[in-house]
Amino acid sequence: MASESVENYLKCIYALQRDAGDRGVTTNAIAERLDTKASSVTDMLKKLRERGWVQYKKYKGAQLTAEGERMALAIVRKHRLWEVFLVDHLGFGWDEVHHIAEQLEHVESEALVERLDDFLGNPRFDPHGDPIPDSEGRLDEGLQRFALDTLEPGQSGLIVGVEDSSAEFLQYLDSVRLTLGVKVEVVNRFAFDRSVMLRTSEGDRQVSQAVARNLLLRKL
Amino acid sequence: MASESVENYLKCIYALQRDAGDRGVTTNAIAERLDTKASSVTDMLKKLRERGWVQYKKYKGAQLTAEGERMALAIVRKHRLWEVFLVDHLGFGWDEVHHIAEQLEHVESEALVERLDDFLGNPRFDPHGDPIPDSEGRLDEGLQRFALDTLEPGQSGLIVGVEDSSAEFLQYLDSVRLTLGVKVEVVNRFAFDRSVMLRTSEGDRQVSQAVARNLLLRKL
DNA sequence: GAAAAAATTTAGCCTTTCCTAAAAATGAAA
DNA sequence: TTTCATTTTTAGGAAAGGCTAAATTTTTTC
Repeated sequence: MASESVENYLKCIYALQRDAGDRGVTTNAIAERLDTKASSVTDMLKKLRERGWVQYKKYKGAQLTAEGERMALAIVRKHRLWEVFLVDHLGFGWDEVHHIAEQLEHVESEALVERLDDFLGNPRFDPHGDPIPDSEGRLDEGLQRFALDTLEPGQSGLIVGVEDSSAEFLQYLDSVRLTLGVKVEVVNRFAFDRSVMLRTSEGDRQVSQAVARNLLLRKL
Repeated sequence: MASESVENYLKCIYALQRDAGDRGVTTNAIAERLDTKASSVTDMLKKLRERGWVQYKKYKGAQLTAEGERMALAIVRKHRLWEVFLVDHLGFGWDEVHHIAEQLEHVESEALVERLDDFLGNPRFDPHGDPIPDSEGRLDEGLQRFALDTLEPGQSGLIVGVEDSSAEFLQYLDSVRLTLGVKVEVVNRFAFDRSVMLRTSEGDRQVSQAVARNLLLRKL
């Protein structure tokens, strides 16, 4: 039905919509995330509007329609299911799977997705801790998640996800042993650079604010 | 590197090359198999020639170069491995997997293919009995295969593959229980329509010549 | 609130892949 | 071998998706 390119736009707008709040997602934000030019985005937004997948007014940004969001969620579902397959069954690292899943997510077959879901044991979260939409597109936001950045000294939490799933960041986390399922306690926060001293079962670690902002925790 | 369309052409030419013998694969044959127009094929053959993947002379048909064949085999490998995954692990029927594998075969990742191969236990044949090229593109043609059509009354063989893997044919085979691994003996061949009377462990069956031509056996 | 900066859109063009219609080459038949 | 049918190629064009450069709108800054 929708081309690969169209699917990428829908997924991109969906992802940007969280931060955009009520205002539309801007042309430039889309262009940057898809590594394309703003003028190409404008072209595509007109097409998506024609097909009823986004609301879009010149200079005012775009928002997914209900139908557009349904489609985006279907793609996100596929992406995350394939990531589970790649990590749990093929033994890839969580930092290696994004690129491959970006291709697999475009394979069109309802039956495939449902069978894959069952094969994987109907997982609720992908290897990065992101929730997997169900076949109706319902998203279990799961238990409240918050960035490590927001924790005060003395408080603790369980690592359940990442905001940024770039290979670089994930490899960094692997190397300092801050991976999904690890329990961390904030020992101290240094005011001058907002870096954080953590305690885990493996010892203490100091991480920058950038890291703390991108590491998602859940209450114990 | 190569677009999906290019990959489909290479795979198609590879498949047609068996029957074409030494003469090149004809424009029309390609057009028919890819369900496209002859003029589109001519366009593409010029591009494939430019890139060094086929030899092609006006009006004389096309043949894969060594490089072209290497690429075609890589795609065939992916296609057949995914078919094994779909049938063995997701529980699809052998008649349902072709269309999905046609999409999966275009996913680009060396690592994925090799890990999938290992995950599947390095299978040598796909669910239709076709041999799976190894990572170097080497094809184990396996033990000699021949069509049921060529068997004389009194002779027998093991079903190991099909010439035609259309869903209709595979479903027909399922319904009359003539599936991979079944042992058959030719009881009689009727001269007037070359239909064949078979004996299997489940009883006798009569099949048309069309079926006999598309059912591949191996000596017991 | 006017001017400058930034963001966005428009206009025009490119590539890929496909199409139709017309022209040319090939091969089969008389 | 000459003609006719078939196959193949050429010519010209369409749709999708992208780009650059120029124009326009919005936002920021003073």
